[in-house]
Amino acid sequence: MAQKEERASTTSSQPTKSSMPSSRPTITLPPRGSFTEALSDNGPGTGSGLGLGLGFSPGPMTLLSNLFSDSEECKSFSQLLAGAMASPAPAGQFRPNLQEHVERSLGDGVSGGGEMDFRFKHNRPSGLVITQPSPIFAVPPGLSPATLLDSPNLGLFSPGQGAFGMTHQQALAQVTAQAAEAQSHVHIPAEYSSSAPVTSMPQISSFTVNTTTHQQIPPAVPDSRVKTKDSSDFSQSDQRPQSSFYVVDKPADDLYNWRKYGQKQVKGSEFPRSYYKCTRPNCPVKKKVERSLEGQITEIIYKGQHNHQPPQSNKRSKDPGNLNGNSYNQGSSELASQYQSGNVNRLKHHESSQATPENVSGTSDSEEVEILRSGFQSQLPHIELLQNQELLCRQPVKLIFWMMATDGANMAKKVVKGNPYPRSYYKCTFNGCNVRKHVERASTDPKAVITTYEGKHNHDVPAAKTSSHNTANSNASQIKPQNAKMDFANNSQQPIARLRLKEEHLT
DNA sequence: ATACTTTGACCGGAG
DNA sequence: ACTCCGGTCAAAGTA
Repeated sequence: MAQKEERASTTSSQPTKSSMPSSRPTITLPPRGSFTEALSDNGPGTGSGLGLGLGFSPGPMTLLSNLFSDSEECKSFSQLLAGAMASPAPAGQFRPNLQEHVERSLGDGVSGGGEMDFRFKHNRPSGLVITQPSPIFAVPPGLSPATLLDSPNLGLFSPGQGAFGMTHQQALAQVTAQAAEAQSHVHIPAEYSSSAPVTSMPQISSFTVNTTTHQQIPPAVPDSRVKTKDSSDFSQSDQRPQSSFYVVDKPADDLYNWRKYGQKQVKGSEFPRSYYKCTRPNCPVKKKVERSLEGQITEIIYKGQHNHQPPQSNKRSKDPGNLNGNSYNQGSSELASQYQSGNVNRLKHHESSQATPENVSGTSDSEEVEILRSGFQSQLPHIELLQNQELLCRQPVKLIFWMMATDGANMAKKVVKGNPYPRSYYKCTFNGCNVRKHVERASTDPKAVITTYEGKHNHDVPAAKTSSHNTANSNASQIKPQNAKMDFANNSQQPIARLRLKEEHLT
């Protein structure tokens, strides 16, 4: 068999159309500098950041960014992971470390520690800046941080695949809320899709698969491919009756070319698993990718080490595994080499990454923090080291900014003594759910939003409101939804997903 | 004709 | 020894 495989591997690489759409779904953002820049600022080599940390500082994202990183570098979850993975620690140790990191991150972060990424960050090989490590939050370029904050209904969301529980969502939602909400509603789609993108480390990177797609956040490039309906939506603050979401996906380019040699429905897995081999002759590296029906990657597992440098970026576009053709070049080699140290890495992406409680809005509101903490911690399971030393990491594939109509909630504003900004009160409208929250801007920092929750949601994120998601990606129309089960989150991601579907199903 | 994906069948390890 | 199931093969199909 080995021989056979070998043979297969020698075949050339390019992903077929099916796997690689020549055009990746992207979301185009109207160029507006501030936001874009912010987004782009993910750190060296990073094509995109993961959602959370991502680099945008301002706005709802601010929260996130704050959460994850304190510094200029944005750390996406992926990145963090990458860093962790890249770290010299023996595989055996890995898990513990990883979890530790995560937990600490969460915990500390919540508490205001800010260490969150921190370790990841530090561990991360410099080169590792993942180009596309993780999903990124996509923020419409036009959207300025401030705008985000101001905008009422901005929601932030991360991708993930549907399987994640509410907690996760809630947590994110909360985080998001804080960040984004000044007066708005934040909705976080329930699931993060995994699609994600995987990132870029040579191996890890794959996590980023989807990411590539939306790498839209090219550093400093205003443009982007994020297609939103209109950035204006974001920018508008108060009103957006319609819900719309923006999805950003980070392509998960991992710098190598892959050839698909099999696909199978694995028991216990909702989605089919695709098997890829590095097309480079004699390179033993393989990866397994699970994608949702929408085409979003829910899990990527790398196995083996590349015995060569990543091909030039251009070529990579075909990488099936990556679906996107982004090219990342920079640092790819490094990434690869660094990353290669691991023999097997398994990643699943997880959205949670994004949220770092740490600062939720710079606030240390204990209550909220607590909520976040619990929510995130519950998410920790997404990151784990498998017995075989594979790293299982769930990264958010994409981040979705969700604009929700406020109609769902009851709200009122009220000026709080000592704070020039009005406080908005929200009540969850879900039947039987008595969660309430109030949002206000910190008197000390207009960009900071303090959200206080009362109670916990006893339900999942309502699905129905997603409909408008289409707007996010015009391409979406090309593909028909195949999974009725998709939940809100997924739907939101559909635009991207659809593209992928196209890749997979249309060919 | 080439390159790649699809997909049912087969292989082999684990329980 | 049997069964299950993940991984791989390889013919067929597709662009």
